[in-house]
Amino acid sequence: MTKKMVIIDGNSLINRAYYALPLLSSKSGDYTNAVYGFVNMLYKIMDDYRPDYISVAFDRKAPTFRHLEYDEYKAGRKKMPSELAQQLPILKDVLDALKIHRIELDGFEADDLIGTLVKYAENKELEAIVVTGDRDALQLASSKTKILITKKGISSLEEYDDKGVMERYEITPQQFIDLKGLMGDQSDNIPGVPGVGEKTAIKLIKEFGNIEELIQHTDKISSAKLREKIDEFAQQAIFSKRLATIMVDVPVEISLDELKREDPDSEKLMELFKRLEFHSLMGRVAVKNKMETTDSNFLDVKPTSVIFDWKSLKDKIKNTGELCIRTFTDGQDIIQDDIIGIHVRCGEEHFFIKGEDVPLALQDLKEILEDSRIRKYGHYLKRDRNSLKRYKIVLKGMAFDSAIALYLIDPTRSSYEIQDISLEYLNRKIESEEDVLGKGKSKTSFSELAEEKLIEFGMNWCNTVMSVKESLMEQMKEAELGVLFSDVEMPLVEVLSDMEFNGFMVDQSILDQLGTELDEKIQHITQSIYNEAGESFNINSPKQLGEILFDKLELPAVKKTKTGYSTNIEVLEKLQKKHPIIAMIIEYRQLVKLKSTYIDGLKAVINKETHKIHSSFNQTVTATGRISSTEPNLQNIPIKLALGREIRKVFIPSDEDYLLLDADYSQIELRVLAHISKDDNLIEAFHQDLDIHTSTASKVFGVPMEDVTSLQRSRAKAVNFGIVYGISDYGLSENLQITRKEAQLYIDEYFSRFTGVKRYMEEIVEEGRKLGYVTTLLKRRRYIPEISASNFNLRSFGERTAMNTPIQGSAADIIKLAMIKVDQELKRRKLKSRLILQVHDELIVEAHKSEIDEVKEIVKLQMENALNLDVPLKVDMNVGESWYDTK
DNA sequence: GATCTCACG
DNA sequence: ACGTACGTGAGATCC
Repeated sequence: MTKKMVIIDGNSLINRAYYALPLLSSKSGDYTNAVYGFVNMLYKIMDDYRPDYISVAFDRKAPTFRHLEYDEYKAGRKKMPSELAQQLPILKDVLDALKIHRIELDGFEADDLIGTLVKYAENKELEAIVVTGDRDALQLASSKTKILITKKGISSLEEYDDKGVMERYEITPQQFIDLKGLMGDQSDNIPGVPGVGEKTAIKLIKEFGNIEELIQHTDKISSAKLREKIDEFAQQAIFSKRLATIMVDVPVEISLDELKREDPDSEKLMELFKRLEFHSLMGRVAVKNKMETTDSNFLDVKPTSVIFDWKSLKDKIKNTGELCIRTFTDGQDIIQDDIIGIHVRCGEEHFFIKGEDVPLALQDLKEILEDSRIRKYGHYLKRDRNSLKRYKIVLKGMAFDSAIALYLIDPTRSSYEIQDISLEYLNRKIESEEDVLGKGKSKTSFSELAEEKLIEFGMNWCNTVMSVKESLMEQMKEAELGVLFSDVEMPLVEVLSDMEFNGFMVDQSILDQLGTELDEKIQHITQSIYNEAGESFNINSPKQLGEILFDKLELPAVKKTKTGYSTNIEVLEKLQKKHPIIAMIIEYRQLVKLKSTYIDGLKAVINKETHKIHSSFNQTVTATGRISSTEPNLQNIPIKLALGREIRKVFIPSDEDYLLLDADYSQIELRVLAHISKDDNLIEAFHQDLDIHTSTASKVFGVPMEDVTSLQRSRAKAVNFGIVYGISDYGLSENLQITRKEAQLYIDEYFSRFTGVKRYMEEIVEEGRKLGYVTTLLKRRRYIPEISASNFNLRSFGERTAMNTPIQGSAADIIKLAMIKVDQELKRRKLKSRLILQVHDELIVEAHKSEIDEVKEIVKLQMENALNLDVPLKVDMNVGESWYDTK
């Protein structure tokens, strides 16, 4: 059989890949989309054509003979974007690891090297296959040489041999050069003959054979106009043809041996793919290594082989000691939803418990599900744990949650959904919940789904979890995230699940009463605003409000947004003295916010069965490691203003046997800063338990503690905030409404007194830049690609992120540890008291009246000793009949 | 769905 | 010169 040689136009293909794929980048900030597209394409070509020899040709920067002969060659062509240029050396590294031959030479384009290789192959009686996105290469087509042209980005290839070219263009490959000589090429700036396009050129070539013949016999051209053109531009056509001619005799040594296809350097390739985060390609390397591939999970199990008998499941689990689970419910309510199906994968087998079997089966499986020694795997296990609670099952032994694993690997991803993991890690497309259930108005529930569909979904779900498990564990191990995962985040799933299920009791009547009061006030003030404005309008619309204030009332516009006038609180405060309407609008805004977000918003989410509010605590949302709260957000209930604070009266204990205990860390972020910066002054201040803002003011303003004025203290407080946020003179000046110069003076003074903090800020930015990420005390990691950006704003943002994330994130680590310890201790002592809420530096416990003293002791002890720092952690606690009273 | 505004730590 | 304080979620408007 004829041996095959594949020759790839490297520049052309990487260019195609770059524009075909969205601009992907690795966590460390390298752009990777073009390399990814190229490698996928390369694999496809190797699979489809199985070449014996292969080479990839590249252009060099040095001018070629075409440039030397023609100054304007490729003139006007846009420079390669740097996001693509950066990927060329990476691609070359990958090709080297793949042990694929590369060829490039000063003075010649990739095309010429390709032409030369084609000629070489033909002489050796090989079949040549050229892969490129550039139709120029069609001139190389022959009976022995195929040209593959990329179509529609990189998704498919068009194949041409000499006959193919004839069929498509009605001219021979050789004549393709004449075609370009006549019609020119805009992208290469080859002139051709002006006014002659593809149609005319092909007609002429068919009639005369080539440009030389055409020029000799222009008298035979029927159109006078065309004849004149050809006569006039004859030399230019000849010249253009020369430029368009691909060389086939570049003086280059070719050794067939070097082009021979070899096995890749798997180790190097694996390392590269890992760094580039080409998870789906990593499987391919493993295959070559004859390692077992996790992908086989998808191959040997069919939906028909699912087992419905849960009794056999029980035996199976007892043997394996582990299972992967996905429960399906008929709605969104964690308290009331029925489970309508449970999918379990155990070993290689899939089990499905049908809706009607669920109650009985769960009775039977209870001991297994509640056995902490049996390891449970899944994706968003908190949801599964919650849905099982209605059946009095307390899921224990949750050991691996792929969503959380992925979150620790990269907490800034936009999605942790199973279908995205499947595609990324396994290169396998599976249906998402939205695909299966639809969205918006026509969304159905799992209970409406055909059973086989549900089973397929469950199989994909569990298979994906099991297939990515080892790889994610390995990734976490490499990033030193294993302990954080197993000792903090996984145990926290249980705590959060219980908090959600416990819920926060609300007093509906207070809510109603507050709502009525607010409504009255809103009505009243709305009228007053209309009177001042002289007309009624929608005060909620920044657009309409802007028109009233700045056009009609002609108040000075302070700030603009993208779309018009800004009317935010800072703007309004600056205008307050100028018009009585401003104060009304400020008050109106407060009232409406309270009514819509807090009164109406909270009412809408009170559970019908428990009369409580069951917020969702999300563990995979924030970039810093904090948890977030949704539906409703219980982490932003008003407190700062007296009126808003009233809302807290709504939040009460479950019944009269309980009280609320609120415990909050005092200055946890500044204490964390003291610890990680090792700043002597800061550490000393906390050891002495000083008022930290007064202490800072004393240092910054150079006055004794007792002489610090309240203005000085509040400015120092702003400086402390600024420090935590990653200070800038601009930010501080905006916040304090002072000049940037003054702000800079404060900062300089601060850093001259807190040299340890200064050193920390410099070092963490440096470290972030060097490593591409920063870490917290528990080694939680956040990548900051922006820190190396050339754009000032982006880079500055990256630097502030580097300064802030270790502080905010370590504080998050600490309170997570405290939550686990408090929860465990309450349960260990079989107390009735339960954790019900976390607000970043604050824990709220619903404490049984008989247990108050014990609970206070537990909470204080566990919170203050969650992690041992160079400064003490201090917790303040308050007990009350409502959240409002815990002050 | 983007934008603006504002509630919290 | 550049022009943002860090981290969230929700409601309302408007296109």
